[in-house]
Amino acid sequence: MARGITRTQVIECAATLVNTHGFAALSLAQIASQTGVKVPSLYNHVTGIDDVRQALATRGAQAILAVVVHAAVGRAGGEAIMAVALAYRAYIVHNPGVYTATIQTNNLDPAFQHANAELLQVFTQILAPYHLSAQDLIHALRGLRSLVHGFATIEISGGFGMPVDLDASFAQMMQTFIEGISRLAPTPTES
Amino acid sequence: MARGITRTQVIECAATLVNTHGFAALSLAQIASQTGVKVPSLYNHVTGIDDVRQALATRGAQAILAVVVHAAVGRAGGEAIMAVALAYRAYIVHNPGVYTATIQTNNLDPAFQHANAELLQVFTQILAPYHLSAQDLIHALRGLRSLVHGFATIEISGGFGMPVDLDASFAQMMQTFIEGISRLAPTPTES
DNA sequence: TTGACAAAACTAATATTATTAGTTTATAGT
DNA sequence: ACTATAAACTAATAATATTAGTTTTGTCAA
Repeated sequence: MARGITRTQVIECAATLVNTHGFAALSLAQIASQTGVKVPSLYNHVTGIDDVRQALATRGAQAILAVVVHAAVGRAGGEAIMAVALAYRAYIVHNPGVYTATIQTNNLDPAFQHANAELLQVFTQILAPYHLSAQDLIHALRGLRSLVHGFATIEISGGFGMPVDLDASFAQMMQTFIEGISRLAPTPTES
Repeated sequence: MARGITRTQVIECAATLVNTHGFAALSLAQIASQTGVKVPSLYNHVTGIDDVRQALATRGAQAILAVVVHAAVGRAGGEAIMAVALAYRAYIVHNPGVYTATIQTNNLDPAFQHANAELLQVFTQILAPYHLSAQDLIHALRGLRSLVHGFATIEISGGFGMPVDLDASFAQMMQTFIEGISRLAPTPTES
């Protein structure tokens, strides 16, 4: 086997590029330049630029799942929700390009679908102690995702004027959400 | 003056294209084909594809301002917040491509900046009756934007599994937010 | 050690897109 | 009817993704 770059290197290079220069600016020319190879050589490792984008999405979904699971272990109730939201947001802010890749549609990669399904599982488990009705559980899951996704995407797009107090804004928003579902819960479990 | 297409036609055509085929798929070739003109002729009306994208963004920001203002007139308190959020979300869902254009950064068009500043003004006025502290007002403004933006962008990306009950989920999420800021308010004004 | 196989690099070529330059056409106003 | 001009056109260039075909190079077996 001839020596050369690997698929993992290509995707890792792409991840660095999208996080620094933006998802839209990604090109095979950039990747080739960074990996010290000519553009067509990349086709030995990926099937095209869409393959790179999908790989980034899968990588992002798996990474988010990992940080969210890590934040969730050993915590429960509102503390768990807050910890998970903070971890989720932190990942997005530190990996804006990769996260952007994860929210592009048309990704049929089973690994991507699986990571997202697992993430939903984790959220569901965290909300379990609130014993919400089936309807309210769906509402709460959607609200939680909307909150974190919305805040973080506006944040990484520079949509909030001053970056001051972003942490406080996020914390207060999440606290309001947590109190909201606590009020919905017939039995807001205390361990 | 020679007969031909107008800048407004070009932008309107682009708006239709991005709303039907997605923002990323926009190209001058598509616009030229739809307007019955050759690609270079478009440069008589726009300075390039980035100009088209910025014009779409400005158009979107102005349209959102219009529907939000329309939803806000004659309403106050929680009712106003809910009406504005519903109108905002409805615009995004019905104009996904144009809305995507509005959330791309690097738009220095004064008209775009102005529309966004006015939108912030409207939100601020709607929250005025709650007499929030300066800090809490900023938090609430950010939370409100995050909520609507987050929910709607996940919605248009197909991120919510089933489209069933989306209206109910959105309404409940907004209701939780409204109750949250009401609790923050020292004097939740009743007219 | 050597030689064959295979993987991965390369060059060359094509199609698509955005853009610029230069030319022609056609209309509006005199 | 003439002219000035806006807006169309053709032609050409640069950048991108992609494919085809060729060469290089490391690995492994004889």
